[in-house]
Order: sequence, then C-alpha cells, then structure tokens
Amino acid sequence: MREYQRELAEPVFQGKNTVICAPTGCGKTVVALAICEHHLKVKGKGAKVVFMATKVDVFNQQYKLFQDHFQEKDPDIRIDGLCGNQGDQLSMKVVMENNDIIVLTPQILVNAMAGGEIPSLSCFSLLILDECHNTTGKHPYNIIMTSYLDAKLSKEQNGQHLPQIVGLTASVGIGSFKNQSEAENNICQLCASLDSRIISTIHTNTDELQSYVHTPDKEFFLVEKRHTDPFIRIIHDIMAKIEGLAKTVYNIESLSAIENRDYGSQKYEQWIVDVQKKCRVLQLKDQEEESRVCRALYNYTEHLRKYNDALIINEDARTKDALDYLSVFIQQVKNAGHDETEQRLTAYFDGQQGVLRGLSSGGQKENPKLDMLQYILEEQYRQNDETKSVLFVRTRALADALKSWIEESDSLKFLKPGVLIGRGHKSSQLTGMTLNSKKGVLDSFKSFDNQSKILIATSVADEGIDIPQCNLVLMYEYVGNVVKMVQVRGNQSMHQSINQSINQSINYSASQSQSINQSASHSVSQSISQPVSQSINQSASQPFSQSASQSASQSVNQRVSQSINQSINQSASQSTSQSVNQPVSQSISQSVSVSW
DNA sequence: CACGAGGTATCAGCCAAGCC
DNA sequence: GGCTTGGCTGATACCTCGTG
Repeated sequence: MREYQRELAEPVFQGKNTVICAPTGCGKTVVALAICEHHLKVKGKGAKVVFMATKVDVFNQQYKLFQDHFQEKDPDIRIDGLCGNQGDQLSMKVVMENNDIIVLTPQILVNAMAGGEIPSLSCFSLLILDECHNTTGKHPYNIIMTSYLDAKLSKEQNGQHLPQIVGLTASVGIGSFKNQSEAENNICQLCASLDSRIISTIHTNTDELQSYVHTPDKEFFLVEKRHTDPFIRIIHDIMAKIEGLAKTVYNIESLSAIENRDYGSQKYEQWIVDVQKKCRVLQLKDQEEESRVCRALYNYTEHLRKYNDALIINEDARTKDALDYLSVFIQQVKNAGHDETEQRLTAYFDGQQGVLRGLSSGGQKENPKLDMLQYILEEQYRQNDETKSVLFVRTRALADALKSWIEESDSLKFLKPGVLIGRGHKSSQLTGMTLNSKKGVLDSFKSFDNQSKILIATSVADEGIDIPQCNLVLMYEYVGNVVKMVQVRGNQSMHQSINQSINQSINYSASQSQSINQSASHSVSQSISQPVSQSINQSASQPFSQSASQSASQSVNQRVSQSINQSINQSASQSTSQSVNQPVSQSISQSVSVSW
C-alpha cells in the first residue's frame, strides 16, 4: 500500500465513519481492501463486512478483485457476492451467515431488509459504499442510510452496535451546484446522509499521488459554422409548407403558447410535443371530425419533428446523415398505412430528394466541425498509430452518423469505429445495446490485436468503466459535468496509458447559446486543470481560503444541522441531532473546499 | 428591465424483476 | 437466457414568476 493510501484509510482505522475522497485511478479499491483486512483483524469473529457497488459492471470487477486479493492473503476468509442479474438467488440470510465479506449491489440489501431476511443493519460491522456520492434522493444507498439513521436515533438501538460506515468517491461534489454555497450544502448533505464527520483526502503525500495520477493535456477547438447551407433552406421551405397544410385543418397556432420556435431547435421539438398533447383533447362537436383532425395534425407534426431532427443532425454531422435519417423515416411511412395526407407529405420530400441528394453527395462542403475532427484524428494517428480513442457525443443519432462518416472517409476508415450506447428507453424507437453486447464492444476495443481504434460513445463509458488503453479522449459538442470529466481523466490515466493523454474538445461558438456552452466548458476545464486532489488539499491556496472557510464555518454548521435535521425528519424519528451536529462542520472546513 | 429560483419536459443512463 | 418493463438517477433547456 502506498503512503497516500494509508493516509486515506487512517480515520477508518480509528473506527470513525468516513467519506474517502480521492481521484479516480489512485487505487481506492486498494484502500478498501486494506480497510477490510484491518477490520477483520481487529474485530476477529465479530466482523461482517458489506461492500456495495452501484453498477453491475463495477460490482463484477470489485468482486473479482476481493476474491483474488483474499485468496492470496488469507484463504480462510469467506467471500460471496450477490447482484440482481444472477437468476437463482441464494437467500441473503444464508449468504450473510456464511461469509465474512459480502459484495453487493445496494438494491439487494434494500430488498433483503424489506423482506425481513436482514432484521437490522446491526448484523454488520462495516459498510463500504463505493461511488457514495449516489447517496441522494431515493437511491438505494439513501434508503439504506435512512434506515441506519433511523436505527441510530431510536432509543431501542442502544444495546446494539451499528456498523461503521465508509464511503468512497472520486468527488463529493455531484449535484447541480452553481456556486460555493451550493457546493458546501451538497457536501454537508452527503456527510449527513452518510452519518460521517470525516472527509478523508490526501494532505501530506500529494507528491506521491501526483506521481501515480497523471493529469492529461487539454485542448479546445473552436469551429465556425457552415457559411451557406442550401440544405437548411430547402428543409425550411418544406417545413413551412407542412405548417401551412396543417393550418388548413386546424388553427395550430392557438394550440400552444410556445413562441419563437425556430426550425432546427429544441424549442421547436417542444412545440411539437405540446401541440400533439393539446390536439388529443380538442373537444370538437363532431366525434368523427375530431378524430380526423387529430390524426391529420399528428401526421403533420410527426413529419415536422423528423425534419427538425434532420436539421439538428445536419448541424453536427454531414448533410448526408441528415438526409439518410429522413429517407428512412419516409420509407417507413410509405411501408405503413400511407393515407392521403401522408402521400402528400412524402411527395414534398420526394420532390426535393434529387436536389438534396445532389447537395449531400458532391458540391457542398462538409461540416467544418467534421473537418476539424478529421484533422485532429489524422494528426494523432500520424504521430502514433497505436492510439486508442474514445469519442464522446451527446446523442445516439450523432453516434451513428459519425460512425458512418468515419467508415466512409478514406483517410479515417482504418479506425474501424465501434459504437457504445446504452439500453434505450421505452419511449424511443431506437433499441439500445444489452449488457452483453456492450461488454462485447468494450472487450474488443480493449484487446490490442483488434483493429478497432476508436470508440464512439454516449455517456455510458464515462463513469466507472475502465478503459486503460485509451489515450485520446475527444468531446464532440459534449460538455460533461465536473465529476464526469474527472472520471474520464482517471480512466484514461489508469494503468499508465502508453502515451500522454490528450483531452480534446470540439466546440464552436456561433450563436449566443453556443458561446455560453463554450464558456461552460471553459469553466469545466479550469476546474479540472487543478486536479481535484489539489483543490481539496491545498485549500489555503484556493479562492476559498482558510480564513474564508473559518468564517464560513458558522454557516456551514447551520447547514449541516439543517441537512441533518432534514434527514432526521425524513426518517421520521425524534431528533437527537446534537450528537451528530458539531463535528461535521469542523472536519469539512478543515478538509474540503471546492474551487470553482 | 434584468436576474435568479423553481418547475417541467426531455434527454441520457442504471438496476431489478417479470415474461416468453 | 434474452428481452421488455417499471422505477429510479442526473444534466440540460426552457418557461414562469417574484424580486431588486
């Protein structure tokens, strides 16, 4: 164990409830293993440890690590793991009685407690919560901790010992905080939820930490919009015509209060949703007339929606991708019922299709954003053709579009892009990827003999999943939050990536909203240009300085008691908040400050 | 009039459980 | 065993309303 890891574990060794906060990639799992070992040694037969991971992927990783570790150290220690995906469940009760260490996904524990298999948390002597920043709202973690606080605050519990709580996280500051006080509030809330008075970070061994955790380079690229784009004009024309048609059926302007809807914007999509919702409850006199109008309006708006989508795709990818998207939709319409209205609608598209095809196949310049992306990739692979990249995008449609763009580009098709997306949702038509197919993509990307050099991903791959070989991360119009960025960084640098990691981001500021977007990514970049460990440890050198933190400690104190009172109120118990109240503020003002 | 807080809708995702 | 469903999460964008 490294010195800084010992430092992180120190308060836990003293038996205190602790939140351990350290950057990804520094070996928090090693700390967790050491804590278990120490705990088993001290408690002897009375020890019963539960380790929880929020996701099945992570659960599998950690479970295997625990098994391997203790197999080597002390084969007498019994370990078992339970997660939801295993079909035939062993009884939680049996598992608990026959093992010293139990690895779980938290829902299992919640279920077992609800079902009475586990009478109380006092059965355990140590709870470890991985990714403990999830302890909010109705997350299973919070349900467990609510029950813990319940037990702690009820008098009957006096005779029994509640388990020690240890939380692990890369960053306490998850949540939508915008400023210092919200961040503090958030942290206090978390500490209260975890009944923890200590946030353990690395104070003294920062140099050693720096030598293990690598900070990547970051670059931002600004790209201009296309100067002229006939595609947009043509689509606008079609949309205007469809709106005109719709107006002959019903006064659609009276249906929605949403104004200033521009073609190709999210607001337009909202307007469509609104109109569709309203037209279901039109309340016309004639029932038949009503269903006819409703049906027609639905058809019109559905087409408008697709054209709107196409404009959005056109914005970030090739015109061809947008056109393909429309073609698929039109073809679907034709294959289905295809009544009179729809025939007229598809005729609009067919009328322009020749021109549009012409635009997408030749004359028109491709999207400048893609030019920039192509340039970056070409440069990178010229310098090092062993590079493995992950390209983050916001939507699935864009992931598909970029995949086909790379495959059809002569200078880039050697990259053999893979796509990693999530499961999908009941409302969306797109079928997502199952857990196994994701695993397959990930494995083939990780293996070196495979030809795939780039992985296009939505936000699935950003948290907790470990892609050690990756040394180039591209964010294509993708502004993640701080936590995500930190974890992305951690993931790249894990196991010492072959090359220096470069973290690049393609954005462009043309309209105002986009320049705001840009400044947001800047502030993100600034906040991570100081690694989290630094901003937390060297609080004196940060904007939120020591004196400030002292003067703020009063208000922090108040907030803590508030948040604790809240969680007490939630758990509907009589308050004995004084016992929990005071120490939290101290440890927070000492050890945590988040720069913004 | 500008700004921020609060609410809503949509996107993205996760897990467990039930169905075929 | 794979697929779907239901309940949960957070992030973002937008609207509305209150306040200075």
